[in-house]
Amino acid sequence: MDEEGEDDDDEHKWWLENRWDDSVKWKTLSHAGVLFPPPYIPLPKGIRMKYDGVPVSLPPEAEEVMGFFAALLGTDYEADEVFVQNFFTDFLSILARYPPTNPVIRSFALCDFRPVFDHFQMVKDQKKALTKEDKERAKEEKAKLEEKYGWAYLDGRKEKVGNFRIEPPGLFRGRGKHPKTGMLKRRVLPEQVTLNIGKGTPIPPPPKGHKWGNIKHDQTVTWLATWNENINGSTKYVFLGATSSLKGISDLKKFEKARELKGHVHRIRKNYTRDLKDRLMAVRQRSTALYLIDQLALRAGNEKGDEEADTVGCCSLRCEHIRLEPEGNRVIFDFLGKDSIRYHNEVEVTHQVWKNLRHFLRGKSPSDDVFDQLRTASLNKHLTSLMPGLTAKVFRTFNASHTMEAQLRLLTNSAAPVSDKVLAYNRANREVAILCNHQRSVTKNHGAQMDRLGDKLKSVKYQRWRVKRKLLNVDPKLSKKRPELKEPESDLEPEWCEKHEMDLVEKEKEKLRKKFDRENEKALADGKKKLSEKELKVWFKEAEVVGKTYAKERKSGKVLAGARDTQDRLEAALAKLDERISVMKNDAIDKEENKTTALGTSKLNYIDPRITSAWCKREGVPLEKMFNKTLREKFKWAMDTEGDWEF
DNA sequence: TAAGTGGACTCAGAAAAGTTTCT
DNA sequence: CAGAAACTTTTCTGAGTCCACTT
Repeated sequence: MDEEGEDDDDEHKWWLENRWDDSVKWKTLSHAGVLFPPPYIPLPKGIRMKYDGVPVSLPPEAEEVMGFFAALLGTDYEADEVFVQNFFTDFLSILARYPPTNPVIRSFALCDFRPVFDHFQMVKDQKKALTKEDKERAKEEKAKLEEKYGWAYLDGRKEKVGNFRIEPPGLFRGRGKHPKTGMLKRRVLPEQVTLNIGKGTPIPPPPKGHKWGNIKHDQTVTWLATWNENINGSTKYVFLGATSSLKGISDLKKFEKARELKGHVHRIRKNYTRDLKDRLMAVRQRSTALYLIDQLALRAGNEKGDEEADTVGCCSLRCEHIRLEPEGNRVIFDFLGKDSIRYHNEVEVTHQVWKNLRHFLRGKSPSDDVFDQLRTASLNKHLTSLMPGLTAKVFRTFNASHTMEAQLRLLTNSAAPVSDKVLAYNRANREVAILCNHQRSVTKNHGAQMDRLGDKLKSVKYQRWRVKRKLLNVDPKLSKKRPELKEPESDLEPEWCEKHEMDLVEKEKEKLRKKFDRENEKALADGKKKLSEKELKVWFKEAEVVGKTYAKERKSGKVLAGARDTQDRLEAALAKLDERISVMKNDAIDKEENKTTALGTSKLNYIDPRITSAWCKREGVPLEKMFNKTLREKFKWAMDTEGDWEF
């Protein structure tokens, strides 16, 4: 808590120092090490899985693994054959080492994890029902750990650590069709963990009875701890958080590199356009791939192994992933990219590119590589020769940021209200997200949510219509001066209005009923006489009369202004409703257009934050509307950007 | 020598947690 | 004002890119 904002004065403004050589990442480094997940706590005695209808007592080691699966009942994992198969194989091998006392488990089909699942569900509910104090205590407990492990000192400055928790054991959740999905990810022991820490700084003590695997003092890397994961043999790291200077510096460098490309891209395009017709097949493939990376913001596409999900990027595209349409030089891409997200896009390319692609496909089978003579390594080597430090991914950053800036210019109306500008920004952001193919799954009640938004909008329109009519009632001369006041609201069908009026009455009645109960309670407490049901009926009647009046006024088009409805007040109310409707409309449009598009990824990783910062300054939009607290922290280095700054 | 490989880092969507709004 | 629902932020960790090193 007291960390925030305490050191505004001595804050390290690294972006004001021009330190471009960062081969040495730090001089001194201290931290508290890593936090291990709590040890496994066996289930209560009576909670057991069943095998062939018989409860099975498992040793804790096996029970833990069983529990990993039991927790997933009802999810898509349960229906994933590979996931189930991989889990069960690993479960069996654990069982071989830690066998149950009674039956031998052989068949997955005979396993019943339901009792364990139900138990977990119960525990979850209990947790939810915890008292305020208990929840508060748990929160404090968490904060204490974060206080201890959440900070590192880099060159004497306090910096936030990102992921200080060692990943707990569990079932590997590979994305898409990962051949290893469901396999057991084993518990990591301190003996497997290497710490990286400054020489001469106290080494954080390992958990009791354990030793660290290794201690390093490598100043050329940024990680604080590392270990190997058993599924793919890949290396895991503990890094500093996104707000740290190290991450900030490399972020700034990334965007500066992309800006540098701006000055070269014209020449590079000319260069690869020429190469499209090169005699050498390798050169033609390279230039064609580069065209796609430049125009479509495709990823480089490294080769992948058989032990991974089958996904591709540009260089690894196979013939089955593209279809050529002679009409208008069209190409249809359909493949699974990073995270097995589908890239499905129909685009028009230049005739030369189209011809090249046709040539590359000729005589090949669907599973052959389109660019059989191209690797990401050789592509990047070529790019670096065109501009120092240029690689395929720089094009994605460049394209995204450039698109954002161009779209903002196109969509922003400086005279429009802030809410319109926010919508324009989100639309520009969305163009970038679509370009980068950043997707998300549709939330399960999206449809219902849209319906509700539409309904709310209508009810405000209904209010506005009444206010307009009241205005006309107050000053009939307005009918000529402002004919728009007479116009009906769009989408307000009589059927909807009728129902709405009934709803209004119902809601009013509910309110009255509550008021009635409340007053009676009070009367009881004060020893006064209770209100009779008859009284309530009278109230209800009044509500009904109001409802009927509304209906009548709607049908006649004549709405009587009340005693408090002065012209000034009505005008003010109208203006307020106009604003509210405009905001609601924009929200609804935004929501629908965002259904399957994830804006966050591009905002976080691809769009130069200075574009946003400058735009907000120029347009008088509060930056908080576009960047939440985390983003503002992460992009501290971009916050002082002037309004005339250009990417 | 270029192809393979491990290492270190960025980028990715889902899920959990937290906050705000609605009823 | 409580409890639920909606919405936002944070966490989590898997999946890429790219480089240096080795053979």
